[in-house]
Amino acid sequence: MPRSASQPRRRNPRQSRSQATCDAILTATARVLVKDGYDAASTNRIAKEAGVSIGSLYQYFPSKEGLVVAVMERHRTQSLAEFEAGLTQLASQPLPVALRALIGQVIASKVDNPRLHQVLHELLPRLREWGTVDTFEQRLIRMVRAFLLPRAHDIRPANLDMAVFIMVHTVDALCHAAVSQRPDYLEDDTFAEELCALVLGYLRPEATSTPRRRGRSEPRRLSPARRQERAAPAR
Amino acid sequence: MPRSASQPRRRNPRQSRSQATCDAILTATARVLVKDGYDAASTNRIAKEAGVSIGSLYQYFPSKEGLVVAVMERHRTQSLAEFEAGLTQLASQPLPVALRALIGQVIASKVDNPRLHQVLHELLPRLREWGTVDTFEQRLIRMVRAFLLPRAHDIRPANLDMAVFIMVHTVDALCHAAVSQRPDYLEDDTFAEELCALVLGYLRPEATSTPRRRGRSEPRRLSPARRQERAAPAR
DNA sequence: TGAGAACGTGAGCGGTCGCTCACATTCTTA
DNA sequence: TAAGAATGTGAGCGACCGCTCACGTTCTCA
Repeated sequence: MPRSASQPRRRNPRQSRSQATCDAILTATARVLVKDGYDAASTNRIAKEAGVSIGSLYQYFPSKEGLVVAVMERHRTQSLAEFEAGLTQLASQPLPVALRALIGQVIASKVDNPRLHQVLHELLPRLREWGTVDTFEQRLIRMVRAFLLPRAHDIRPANLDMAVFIMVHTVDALCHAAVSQRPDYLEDDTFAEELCALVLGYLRPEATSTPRRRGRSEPRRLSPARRQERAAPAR
Repeated sequence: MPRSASQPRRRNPRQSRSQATCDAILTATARVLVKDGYDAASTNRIAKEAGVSIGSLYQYFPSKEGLVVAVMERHRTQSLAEFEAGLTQLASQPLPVALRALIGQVIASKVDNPRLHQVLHELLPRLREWGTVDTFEQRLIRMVRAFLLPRAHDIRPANLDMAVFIMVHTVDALCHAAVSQRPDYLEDDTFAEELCALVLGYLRPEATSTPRRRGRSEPRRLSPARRQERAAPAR
């Protein structure tokens, strides 16, 4: 049984020399993961690719799992920061405009090095098995929730938490599906437009053929007072 | 290097005794996968769980990969058959009714043994790595496409293939996300309703605030004549 | 400048895993 | 009922993998 991935480092690099070693190991790991996948990526192979000895690798990373977790964290931190930047920048825009820009941004972030995104995405379930709680996804969900909260009265879904869950997973999953099965879609503006239509159509209050007036029935629409009740706990 | 998973069986069972052995191995594999995951599921362990010797296992399955592929095929064949039955039965229903029923059916299929669905779903990328083309997904996509084709003029998306890709992956991914992260959603009718709203909102022609008349702009709507042009090849 | 801390090295240990093969047992069939 | 086909057995092989540890090398700083 390999040791837990939870303690992130075995020894902190103090000199710049060792910091460079750490970086080399991390980027080499990403490179080997991209080239061979997780199973074929042995730690000896990663060390060789990084140009360091296997011993050095285990000076800074507690296990193969810990190493992969570190790569994941570096990658997700960066992605999340980019996303947050986009989100705050677009906060005052109308929803369709902001959404279109955000989806374009998400797709663009995968277009550069799609294979790494793919490998890391497919590694996520294993991270969960290793007990690494996915803080990043929680932060992402909180960010989207905060973005949507001021607009809560203009959108259809009564349960905001569920709506955010659905939106985040929809966009993420479709981007990943495109990366691994239809790379051509990533370059196709139609795909981004359709993703946008999907999410907007989900948020848009129901349109009935009778214009403006309330249609035949909107049984699932709740008053603001009841909204809180239905909402799931913050988790 | 393990041998390829493509040749499905090493030897065909001729007597009922060996057929029972095969079945025992397959169900034991599913059980061990559920209990321990793919990595910890050694072939010796599976054989022990099935109550047969490791030699017998390799009489009927060419490799660990081949064994997992067989489990996957058995499972997907059954799921696909159920889905197809629902699809043909609902073919004449109006779209919202049919869609709601289908989504309910998909969710219900995961509710029974969710962990197996989860494990197999997370194993899909590896199947692709092993060169097992996912015929089942292609068949699923063709089925949904055929279901949607007669209604193509009532729905918004111009590129039917892309729409089917988006719908199938959306529903699948959200069900899987619920299975592995929010099992409570699977029992919650609201979740099914929201999934339905998501897909219907995607297919529904755009409603603008100005009723009935064309709104400010619908630049991306194509005439039926141009539809064919934009549609992706059959793949 | 030298002592000790930080950093780097790689042979190899302990263990597991996928899989084989020589052989035993059970069934079919003429 | 006997011969041979089908089926079942499990010790163990070869390969690889994660990881350690005893030992060099380079840096820091009093």
